[in-house]
Amino acid sequence: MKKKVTLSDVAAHATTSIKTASRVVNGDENVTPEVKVRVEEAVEALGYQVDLLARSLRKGVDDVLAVVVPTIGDKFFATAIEEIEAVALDRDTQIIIASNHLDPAKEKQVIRQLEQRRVSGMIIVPNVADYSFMKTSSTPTVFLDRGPIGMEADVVQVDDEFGAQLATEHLIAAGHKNIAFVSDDLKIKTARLRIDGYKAALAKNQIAFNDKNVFMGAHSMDDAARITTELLRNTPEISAIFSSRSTATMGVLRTLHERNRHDIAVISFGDFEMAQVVEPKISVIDHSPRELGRLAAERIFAKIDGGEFEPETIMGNLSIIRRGSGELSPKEVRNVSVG
Amino acid sequence: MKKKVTLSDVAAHATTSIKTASRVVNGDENVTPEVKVRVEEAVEALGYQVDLLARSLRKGVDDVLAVVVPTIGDKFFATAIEEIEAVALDRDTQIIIASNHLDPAKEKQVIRQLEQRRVSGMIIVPNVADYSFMKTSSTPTVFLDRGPIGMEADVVQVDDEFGAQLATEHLIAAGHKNIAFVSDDLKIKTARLRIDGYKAALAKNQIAFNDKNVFMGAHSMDDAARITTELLRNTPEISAIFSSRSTATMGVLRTLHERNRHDIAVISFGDFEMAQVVEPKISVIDHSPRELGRLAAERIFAKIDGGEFEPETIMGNLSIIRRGSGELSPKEVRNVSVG
DNA sequence: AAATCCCACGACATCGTTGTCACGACATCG
DNA sequence: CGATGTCGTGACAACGATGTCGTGGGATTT
Repeated sequence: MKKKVTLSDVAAHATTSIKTASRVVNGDENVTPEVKVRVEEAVEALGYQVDLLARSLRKGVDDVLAVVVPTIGDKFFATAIEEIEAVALDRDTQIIIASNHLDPAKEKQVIRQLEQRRVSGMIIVPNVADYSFMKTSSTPTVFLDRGPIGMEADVVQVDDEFGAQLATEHLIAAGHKNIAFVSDDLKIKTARLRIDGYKAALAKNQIAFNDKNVFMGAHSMDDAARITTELLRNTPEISAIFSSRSTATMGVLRTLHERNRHDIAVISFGDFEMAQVVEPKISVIDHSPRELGRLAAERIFAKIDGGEFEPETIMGNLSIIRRGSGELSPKEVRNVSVG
Repeated sequence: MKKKVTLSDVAAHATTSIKTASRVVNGDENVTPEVKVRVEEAVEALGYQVDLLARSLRKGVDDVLAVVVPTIGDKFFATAIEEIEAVALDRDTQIIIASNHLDPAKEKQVIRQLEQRRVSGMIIVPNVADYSFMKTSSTPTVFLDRGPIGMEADVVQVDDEFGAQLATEHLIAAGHKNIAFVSDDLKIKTARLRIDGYKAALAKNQIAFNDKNVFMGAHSMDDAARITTELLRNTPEISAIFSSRSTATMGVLRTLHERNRHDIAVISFGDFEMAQVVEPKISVIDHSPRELGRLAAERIFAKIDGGEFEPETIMGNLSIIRRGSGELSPKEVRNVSVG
């Protein structure tokens, strides 16, 4: 275990002062070339590396961006993070990623800890927690995918309600009337907005909303698969499923596939990698995690660089990708599968 | 922008010394209950939060675990990270995730920066870089999924060569002789070991290795899809594909599906979520990212806690999940698809 | 009752860096 | 030629926390 090399060592080796060594290391121009060379040689000889902790303490902030997500195993968040990291890379800023473990208490604790670390900014995908405790926070923050409960803030998201309406209408247009809504948890804002869109589409088409067609709890692919099994058993009149999250969609498809229920139309809020490979191909509401990640990253860096903004909601693009699902009427679908 | 509340403020508010305030905050028992209460009230009243930067500077290490991966978009790594984080959570340790962006220069820089941050440990999925520069590092490190080039170190991985041999023999047993090998980059150790296993299986079955059956460059799903297109065009005699990474497998399947080439058998090194949903179902060599992540996390924390170990290679479990792919002989498969 | 010990507490130094300021040397200006 | 400005440099304090060590008073020991 070698001892730590400090600026003081470098200064001694270069027979100059700590401060001057610091100047050289930080590229200060006001240093005699000769001295500069001596310091650089010393740095090289001793293998000096700046201590980022000390620097950050002195500076008052740590040059690091924190990203808090429910789980990085979800491809959507993982991709958003990739994009955030790409933006951060251009500024040589590292990223701390923390997950809130779907636990409001943990979530609060995690965010507190990041503040204590004096991260220069945070991008947060809020879970169910009440965020009013962050009102007094002095750390620049941008929320991603959905807004926080309990405070005004910058949010980068898509128009969930509109997207959900689009999806539902796509199924209705194909003649479906008994459409299941599958999602994770109505405590999560995104889920609430999407069910609102679903209801709006039904209402617009004079279809009565039926509580029995709503299936919550699809947090993971496995959850969704289980829920779909129940759905098939308990609500046989359903002819189409609107899955409001891509992770859930994969579970839905697994069950439908296992049971050979290719007569059920599916549309997904959120694209996923294998969407083009499964049969029947399914249509999706596409919202790019890359775009959202980029927008959030740009916003947060603008704030870090001192921009003062009013809290604002930034909407990402959203479109429907028609791949065929639900474009047959329920009857036709049934015929196809029976024939 | 509120001013930062420090221990000094707390001490003043509680009319005691900074040091005593520190004791209370850190749960030191040797404090009069009365004083303790006063300090706790002050903490509450002022909303004091420890400054982790200052603490870490003083302590000499930052209580944070760093994880370096090629990309978190890859489900395999994302899942491993999830598990690492779960272990870290039990110790209230946060994790920093950095990706090396598939760039050896960046990778070195990223690792340097993490050292400068005095992270308490690192778990690294090495890319192609030469790691000899880390020999002198004093940060505890464990490598994941594959070992580094240029130094001895702790590695948590699976027996890639054996797994690849298993996969290839599975296809051979079904009668395939012209088996393509699809992977990312032979500079990456995992890829080398897997092609070795592939060759070993061929040799064992007196099948000549053919360079033309090796297809590299499948870094992403899109890459793999493109490569598969070329493969179908240029090497029509191939009847089966061994995809050595699950990300690549998804691309392979996309192309096969688009072209309706259900006559080609596929086996994948690495399971993936939709494996049970695609038709025909494909068999996989399963190695659990969770298991590897857990083993690596446990190892790194043992080292952080002061354990001195000889560099060791820890092998995770590996098994073949037969889902049907390649279990028909090439001729039978052809019949099925034609009929 | 004297000697010893323990304990609560605080002053101070320290971690490694950078901001502030002052100082001396030399250049520039009127 | 004296006054002012610029520049390289270094001493020192500060960021906010904790480790070390000393102090004084009460409890314990003999």
